[in-house]
Amino acid sequence: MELNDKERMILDAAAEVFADKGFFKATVSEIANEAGVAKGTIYFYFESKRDLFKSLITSKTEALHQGIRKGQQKGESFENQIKEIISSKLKFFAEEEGLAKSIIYDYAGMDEGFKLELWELRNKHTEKIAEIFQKAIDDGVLRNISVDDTVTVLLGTVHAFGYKNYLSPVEEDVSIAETVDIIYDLFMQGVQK
Amino acid sequence: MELNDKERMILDAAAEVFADKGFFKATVSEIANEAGVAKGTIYFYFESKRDLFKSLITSKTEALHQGIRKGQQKGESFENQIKEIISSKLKFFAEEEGLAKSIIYDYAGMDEGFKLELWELRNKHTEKIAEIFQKAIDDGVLRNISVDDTVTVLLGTVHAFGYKNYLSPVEEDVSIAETVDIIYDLFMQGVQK
Amino acid sequence: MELNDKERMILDAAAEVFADKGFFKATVSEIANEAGVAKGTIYFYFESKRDLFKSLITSKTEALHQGIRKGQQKGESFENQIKEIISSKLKFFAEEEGLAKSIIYDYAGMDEGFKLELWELRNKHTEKIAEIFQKAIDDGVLRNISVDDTVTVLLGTVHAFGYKNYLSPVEEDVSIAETVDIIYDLFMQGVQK
Amino acid sequence: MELNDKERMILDAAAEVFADKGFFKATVSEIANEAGVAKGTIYFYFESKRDLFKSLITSKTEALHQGIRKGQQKGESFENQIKEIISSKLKFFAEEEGLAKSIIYDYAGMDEGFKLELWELRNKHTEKIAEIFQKAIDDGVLRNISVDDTVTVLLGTVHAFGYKNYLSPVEEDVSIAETVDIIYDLFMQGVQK
DNA sequence: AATGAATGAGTATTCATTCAT
DNA sequence: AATGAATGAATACTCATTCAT
Repeated sequence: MELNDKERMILDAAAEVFADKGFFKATVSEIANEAGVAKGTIYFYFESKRDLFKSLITSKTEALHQGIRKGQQKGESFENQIKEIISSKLKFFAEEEGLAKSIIYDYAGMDEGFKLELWELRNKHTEKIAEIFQKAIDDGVLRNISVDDTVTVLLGTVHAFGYKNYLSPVEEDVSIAETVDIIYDLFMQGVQK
Repeated sequence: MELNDKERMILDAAAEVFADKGFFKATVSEIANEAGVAKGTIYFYFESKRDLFKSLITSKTEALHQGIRKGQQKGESFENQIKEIISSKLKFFAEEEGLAKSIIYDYAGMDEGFKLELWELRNKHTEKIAEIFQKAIDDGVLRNISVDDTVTVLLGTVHAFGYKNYLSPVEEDVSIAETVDIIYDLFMQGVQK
Repeated sequence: MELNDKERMILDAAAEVFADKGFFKATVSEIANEAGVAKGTIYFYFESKRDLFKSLITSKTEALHQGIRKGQQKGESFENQIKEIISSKLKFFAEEEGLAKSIIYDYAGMDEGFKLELWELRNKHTEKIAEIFQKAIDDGVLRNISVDDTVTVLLGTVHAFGYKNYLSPVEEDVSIAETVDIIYDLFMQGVQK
Repeated sequence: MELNDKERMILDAAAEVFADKGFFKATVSEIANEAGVAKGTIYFYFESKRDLFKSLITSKTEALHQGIRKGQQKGESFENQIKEIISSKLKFFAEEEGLAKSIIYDYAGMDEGFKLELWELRNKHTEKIAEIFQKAIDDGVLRNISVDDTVTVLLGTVHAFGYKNYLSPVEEDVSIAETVDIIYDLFMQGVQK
């Protein structure tokens, strides 16, 4: 997955345009313009508009997941690891707002094969998170719940906060650190007295 | 919001086609075909493809929210009320799979005005849920957490399970009742020992 | 050519809409709206949109020509007769500006048969004018020129002034009486010293 | 206003089709066919059907006006200059019959901005003609009439003859040279004995 | 006589993709 | 490697006209 300069320029331009317009309303012409190359050049490096979008999503998603995995390998405390995960994902929402939208919303237009690829990409890091949980259960930090469901709860919650704070049509502007603490608390303690 | 027969037929057809193809890949011709009317008839009842989509989403979302509100007015126990909410939303995911996708994914292509409408529609029922939580806090059933954040956690969690079980590219086929219990437990207790 | 009330209402509405939009951009719906009748009603009285336009033009053109013929039968002086003709036509331009435009410009869209009808209508009154000229030649008032060409010059000149003063994209607002005198003078004397 | 080959081909095809059908009944497809290019190619060179029409009219009108201006710069006699002007315009009617119709009739459908452009184009050469008249007045060749009105009379007369001889639904086939003499005589002498 | 819901042929325009240079 | 002119399939939308009521 080595990218040369031209590819990088095109991908950066694509990120901007897709983020702004979404997959279907973005045009290859505009991406080419933005990248400062001719339309044909895009087709030299990418098979199609869809392929370009895929490459973009894959690269961004990988970056996101990489960020998430960071905390996991450092032998940090459970709390720090989970907070790092929450934080990475919220940051992604906050920093790449438009692109996050584009990934979320235009996903529908993609073919099954690509969806599966993304699903597997997602699985790879949910499994990592699951491992963290499993270890916490074994260590007696967490009660004996399904690690799989636990991952779902955590990511769902983070997603909901990310959406609410950074993607909703109404601005909310809440600090990430604050949100991390709120999520962590609710996630750990539940809501019951 | 009285709908006559023709409008109902068109809206049903639209639900099917939008669910299958998403907003951008659905064509007005196909919807007309599916509805058994001429293309022009669609434009007699709806201003545009977008207007048709909006009407569809609005009607479906209202139905969903109505379902959610049901449990709230019956003076049921807190547990039953929450479980009813979780259940309604999961049912919507399960039963209207394609449409749920379409609503989620094509949302991006909509104009700000429409997004705001939907957002307000959403707020109306999150407020209802918030009231349930507030009462539970007052009754000493829940600890003293932000009701707003609590709604976010609950809906995020339900969404994540709904997505994972009913919208993901990999079939999971988990029963709704079971999922409701899992969500309720994790939501209430958290994951900590 | 007896017109009942409904036909009159429709024709009046058509005059307004065609004047405003021109034949091609006017819609039958708008005419029906303007007339306060249902679309179908128009088709009860007129065969088609084109037929409606034809009827309108015919009626307006007849009115115009009638006005022109007036002066001719009164045994008035040559000067008064000619000035009456010039005046009638200028008045039509001034008073029915939009309609005059519509008649002039949308003429192209009409079929040959209708054009011939209009041409003959036009001929009927050019012949009347020609008779006036012929008499003036016989009386020694005009020099011995082709009456046919003379009609062409007169109508062309009037048309040019009418267009310039009342239909051009730039407002000119010159009084009709004044214009009549200018035209009559130039027409009679020519420009040579 | 440099036109490359493709643009020239498209414009020629457009001239033919617009002349034949008029603006509203002409289709872009037919123009593309006639030009031997794909529909998309037209949109590569022209923004829209309307833009194509504008470009066509502008180019043809400029050609017409150029012809008219010819005689003016040669230091010819007054008579020759005027006859050249009459002749150019009649030739345009005779040679570009359909296009002249299209310009005249579809003018109504154009937007105000474009009408003004054409009006100014027209003014540019009426001013030239006015100068010729002014000089003739100063030289004592013409009597002291309004040069502006004189231009109107001349162009109106030429237009009426052009229309009658070359655009009317009835063929007249009169030679241009002959018509020029008739117009010049009537224009100069008037009709009065 | 009058209505207005229903029709569907007709058309401008867009844009991903190709390919000769 | 890079260009950008050329392509043409694809599609939303309009509106004159019909006809059952």
